[in-house]
Amino acid sequence: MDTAITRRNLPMMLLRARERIMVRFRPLLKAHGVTEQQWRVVRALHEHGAAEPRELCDLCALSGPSLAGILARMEALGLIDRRRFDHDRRRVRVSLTRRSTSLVHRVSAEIEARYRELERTVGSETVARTYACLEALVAGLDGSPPRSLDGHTAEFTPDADADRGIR
Amino acid sequence: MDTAITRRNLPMMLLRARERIMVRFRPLLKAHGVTEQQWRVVRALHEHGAAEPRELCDLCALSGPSLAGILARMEALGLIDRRRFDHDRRRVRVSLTRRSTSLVHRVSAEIEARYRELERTVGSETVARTYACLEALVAGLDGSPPRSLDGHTAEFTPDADADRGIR
DNA sequence: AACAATTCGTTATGATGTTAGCATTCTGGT
DNA sequence: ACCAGAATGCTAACATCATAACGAATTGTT
Repeated sequence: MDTAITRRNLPMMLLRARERIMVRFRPLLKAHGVTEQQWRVVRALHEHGAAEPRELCDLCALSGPSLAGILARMEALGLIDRRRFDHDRRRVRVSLTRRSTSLVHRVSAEIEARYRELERTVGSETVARTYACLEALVAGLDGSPPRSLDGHTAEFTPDADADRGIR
Repeated sequence: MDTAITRRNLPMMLLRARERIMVRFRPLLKAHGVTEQQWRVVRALHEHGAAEPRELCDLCALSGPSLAGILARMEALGLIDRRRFDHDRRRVRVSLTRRSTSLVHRVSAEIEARYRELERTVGSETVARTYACLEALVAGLDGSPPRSLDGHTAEFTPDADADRGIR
C-alpha cells in the first residue's frame, strides 16, 4: 500500500519517517502511562538536570504554550516539581520527582533495546547517515527565519483569572 | 543557542529538521489562508486527482479522524467537494473546486521558489542525500508494526447525533 | 526614583492529533 | 433470502499544536 509519495516534499518525508519510527516506541511509553511529550520532558530533565521552561522548549522541541499545559498535567501527576526562584520571581525551576526518576530507570532499558532492534532492521549505517544528514540540514538552517509576510487574524476577548499557583 | 541535543534520538532530530523547514513555508500558506494540512490535501488532490478519504490518509499522512474534520472545514470553505458513490454508498469522492485549483496555481510557484532558496542555503546535495536516507529508512521500516503491549485508559460516554450531510 | 521596554511564563483560541467507538453499507457463506 | 462479519467514514473526548496577547517581574535609560 502507501500510494505514491509526492516527489520533492521534504517535510512530508520527515513526517513519514518519524511516524514510522514512533509507532515502534509509542506502545512502550503508553504501557508506562506517559505520553510522548511527557517522556521528552522527563528524559530532558534526566539528562540535563533541573531546568527552566524556556530551556525545556529548546531541549524538547515544544512551544511555550504547549509546554505550559504539559507541565501543569505532569505536576498534577507527580512527575515533576515546579518552584519559582527567589531572586527572579518570573522564572521557574522544573525538576524531576522520585516517581519520575524511577520511571526513567524502568523505561530507558526498553527504549534502548527497541532502538537497537531498529538499527538491526534498517542497518546501523543507514541510521548513522540519516543522523548526519539531519545534523547538516538543521545546522544549515540555524536561525535566520525568513522575512515575514503580513497575515493576521486574531480578534478574541481574553480575560485573565484562574490560579494554578506554582508555589 | 539551542542547547545540547540528546544524542541518539532520531525522532527528535526528525522533528527538529521538519520544524526548521516548516517555519520557512508556513507564512506562505498562511498568507493564502490555508493551513498546513489543508495544503497537503489540496496538493494531493491536485497531483493525484479526485480521491477517497482513505487514499488521502495515505497521501497526506493524516489519520482518519483528523482528515474528517479537515475535510469538513475545507468543504465549508469551498476548497473541496464531497459526494458519495452511487454503487457503494459508504464511499466518498473528494475533489477540488475551482477555487482551490486556482489556489494551487497561485501558491505552487512561491513554494518552489522557497524550496530552491532552501536548497541554496543548505546545499542541494545535502537535501538530495537526506532524501535518499529517509527513503531508505522508511522502506526498511515498511509494514510490520511491533507487537502491541496492553495499555488502555478510555472511559467516556459517546452519543451519536449531529448531521453534516455529505450529499 | 520614575518609567518605558524587555523577559518570562502563562492563558486564549481555533485547528489538529490520537484513541475508542459507532452507523451505515457491502460481502460472503449458508 | 438471510445474517454474521468486514469495510468505510464518521463522531466523541481529550491532549497537543501554533499564534497572538496578556500580567507580573526585571532591566535599561533618563
